[in-house]
Order: sequence, then C-alpha cells, then structure tokens
Amino acid sequence: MTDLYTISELAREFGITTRTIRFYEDEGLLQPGRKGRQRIYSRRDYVRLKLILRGKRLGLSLSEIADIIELYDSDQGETGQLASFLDSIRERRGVLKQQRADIDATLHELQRIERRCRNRLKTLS
Amino acid sequence: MTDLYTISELAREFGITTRTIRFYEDEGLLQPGRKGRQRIYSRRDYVRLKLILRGKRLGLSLSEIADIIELYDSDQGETGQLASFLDSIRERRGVLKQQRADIDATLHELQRIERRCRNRLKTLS
DNA sequence: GTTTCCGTTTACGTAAACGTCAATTAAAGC
DNA sequence: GCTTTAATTGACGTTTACGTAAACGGAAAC
Repeated sequence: MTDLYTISELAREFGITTRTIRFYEDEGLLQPGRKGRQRIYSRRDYVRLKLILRGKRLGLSLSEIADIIELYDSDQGETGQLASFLDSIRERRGVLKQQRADIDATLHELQRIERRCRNRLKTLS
Repeated sequence: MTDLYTISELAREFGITTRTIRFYEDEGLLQPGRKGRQRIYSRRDYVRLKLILRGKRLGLSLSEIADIIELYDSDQGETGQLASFLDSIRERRGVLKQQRADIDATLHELQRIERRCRNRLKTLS
C-alpha cells in the first residue's frame, strides 16, 4: 500500500528465496530499512532488485551488477569523474552490443536448424 | 594449414588457457583426436570452441551450452524426437528474446544517463 | 499459554568453472 | 646426447552464488 515490502513479499513477487535477498544485502546491493530487527524494503529496493535480476539474466556477476547500479545512482555527478564515467558507459554499451550480436547470430542459426527440421517433418508425413 | 590445431594454438587464438580447453573436453564439449598422447584439434573442434565462447558471453552455463551444441549436431533427426526438438528450439528462442529485451532496456537507460551527464558537462563549461 | 508462523543470525555445505602446482613424457633445437 | 620447450595427467585450491540446517525471537491464532 505505502510502497513498503516485507522480505517474503519480495521473494514471492520475484520468484527467489529470502536467502538470496539477504545475500544481496550482504553484498551491498540492497539496503533495506529496519523495524526492530525486521527488514523493510522500499520502492527503491524493489527497483534495484529488478535491476539485479535483469543483470543476472544477462549473465552478469553480482559485482558487475553492483557497478551498473552505481552508474544509475551516481547521478549527482562529482564533476571530477565525469569523463571516466562516460568511459564506463561506453564500455558497457560495447559489451551489450556484442551480446546482442551473439543473440542475433544464435537466433538465425536456430531458425536454420528449425527449417531443416520442419522440412524433414514434411517429407515424412 | 590442414585445418588442424594444437592446444596452445587454440588457446592463443581465443585468448583462453590450455587448462580451460582441457576442462571443456572433460565436460564433453570437445573431442579432439590424438597423435600419441597429444591432442589434435580439427576444424570441428574449432567451430565448437567458438560456439562455447559465444555461449559464455551470453552467460550460459557449460551444460546449457552442451545442450545447444547438441541441437546443432543432432541434425540427423532421429524422427522420433522431432517434436521435443522443436520445443527446445522454441524455448531457447524465448530466453534469447528476453535477453535481447533486457539489453535494449539497459541500452536505453544508459543513453538517458549519458544525456544527463553530457548536459551537466555543458552547463559546467 | 502454547503452538505456529515469519523472520533473523550464524555457520557450514556445495556446484560450477576454472587456477595452480607438481611430476612426467615427448619432441625439437643444436 | 643433452637441454630447452610444449604437452599431459592428477590433485588440490579458489571464487561466486547461493542452499541448508540450527537456534533463537516475536507476534498471531486458537
């Protein structure tokens, strides 16, 4: 209701275990508040968790994901590091484009294989 | 020259260690021939290795990569399994498309961040 | 008031994907 | 023939990303 989540709510929603969520906190990827000893997750944590899982689907390690999240966060611009900041964005972009090329290549090959398979099905029926 | 490679040639060419190549063999991903005790890699192994590394860039595990290579190889079509074969292709395609969507989302966000950064640079100069 | 859920902390376990020796063997250069 | 140099096998070590179990706390259900 008020954009606050319990750990098991998050776990259910994203299909992961509470252990995993706590582990991400240990690694510094999440910083939930506390009500006594109990963790309370905000909308910000929710969004971060979504970013984490997206990174995982792309095969990134948690520390790489941490780097990316830092990119998202360090929006304040410490004026000194802007150039290297742009560099790391450029680097990320390069990796992503390579990955997209790999995906496209694989998709094409799958299509080729599938065509051959369907042809065989036809000649059999 | 005759499309044959030694293990260190492959390692150099792909920028990996010989240990890694042997490990892939242990996992059944490569099946080099032998000249005495020495491994000899054919063009087929070369292509497989390229597929393996592409899979790694996409964040696949070695066993997933093994599955895909099997897709490529099982071209003979054992007529019985054609349906489940097409199923697994469909599944692969689903994962790949999700991945491409993730990539595109990330690329857009990086672009947004970069724009903000460049604007800041402008206002500073 | 006690069982039953969540949730927490601590700690050890584990699978994957290699790295890193160490001990041998084989081949090639001179 | 002797010495580098490349390759092999075997074994143990390491990192990442969690799983799993134990022991405890608090709150709610009955």
